[in-house]
Amino acid sequence: MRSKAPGSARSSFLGTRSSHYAARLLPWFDQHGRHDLPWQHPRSPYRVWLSEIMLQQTQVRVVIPYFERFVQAFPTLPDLAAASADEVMAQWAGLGYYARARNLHAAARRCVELHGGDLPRDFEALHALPGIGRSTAGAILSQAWNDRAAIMDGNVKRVLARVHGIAGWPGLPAVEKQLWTLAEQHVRHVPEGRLADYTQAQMDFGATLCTRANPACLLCPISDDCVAFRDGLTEALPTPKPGKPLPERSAVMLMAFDTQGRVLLQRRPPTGIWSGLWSLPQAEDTGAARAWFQAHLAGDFDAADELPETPHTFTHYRLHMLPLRWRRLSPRDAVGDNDDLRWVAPGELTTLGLPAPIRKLLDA
DNA sequence: AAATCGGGGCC
DNA sequence: GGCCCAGATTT
Repeated sequence: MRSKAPGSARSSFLGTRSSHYAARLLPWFDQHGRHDLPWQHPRSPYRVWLSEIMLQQTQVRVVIPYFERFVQAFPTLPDLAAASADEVMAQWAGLGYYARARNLHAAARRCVELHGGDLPRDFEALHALPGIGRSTAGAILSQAWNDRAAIMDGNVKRVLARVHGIAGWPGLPAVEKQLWTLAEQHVRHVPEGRLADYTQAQMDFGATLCTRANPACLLCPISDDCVAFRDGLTEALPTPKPGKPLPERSAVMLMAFDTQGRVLLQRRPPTGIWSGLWSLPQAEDTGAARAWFQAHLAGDFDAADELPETPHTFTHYRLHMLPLRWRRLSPRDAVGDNDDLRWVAPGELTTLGLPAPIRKLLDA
């Protein structure tokens, strides 16, 4: 709980949180942010736009040399519009995501056509240009003109999810909507004239301090207002994408004991799961289990005890083991111990290195 | 091998 | 507006 200066105005929880977000981020940015990026000097709508497009899905370090060469080749938006598609692609070659370059070029031509050769200073008009979505439009407005507009890139999503303790995968529309609402609230509290810095501050903060792995919470200017930090959820937020459900497989495990209480084990094939280890004989289904039983054992398959189904999760699938148990069996005459099949006494099990889930089945 | 990421496209 | 994809990098 922060102390409040005597006589200071009471503010709502949200108001407190919102004003503090920008009010703490900006001093941090002044001291630790990036102030020497090529598109900041000189700062122009065209250069800001170009940098934002290049920075989509591409790191600053990679973008810088491409940006320098690109603005040298096409110093102004009309220069870009006048260039051929081949000339543009030649400058873009190596940056990847070439649809960005095609959209950039098309947007430049549309700006010449519709906006007198300039980027429009209007959210809807910007948003209507190819390659400019809601976030990029906000980034351009705030950085080029210090207009009050929010952004929402991967950094901002992560920071807001942590600061506000927003659970749920940010790819979910409902979660993203929530994050946008928070971003729009925060941006209202940014001092006039500092919107460009605020936008850059969020990106720098997410990229250098509030990183996905190992965030530097001890250096963080807002950790004492951060829900994730308070609750120890920094590593858990933002909620990762839900993994696809594991494929489900099942197998019948044959637990055959002989008259001396030894169990019949089979060596696993040299490839696949548990390769080379000793394990219970295993069949895909009851039919295959019956066939295997009749080929290798003397006795009544249908006299088996059905033990409880036991699940085991591997990295890439879940196996439901259906154990069938027989006692006092003997092998068919032709089947004795060999390299791949042997009767094993209980005391011997520890030395064999059984897979842990098989060990559990036998212990149960 | 799987997650990530802004925008576009589709309904 | 919700949902999914393309394309390339990162972990």
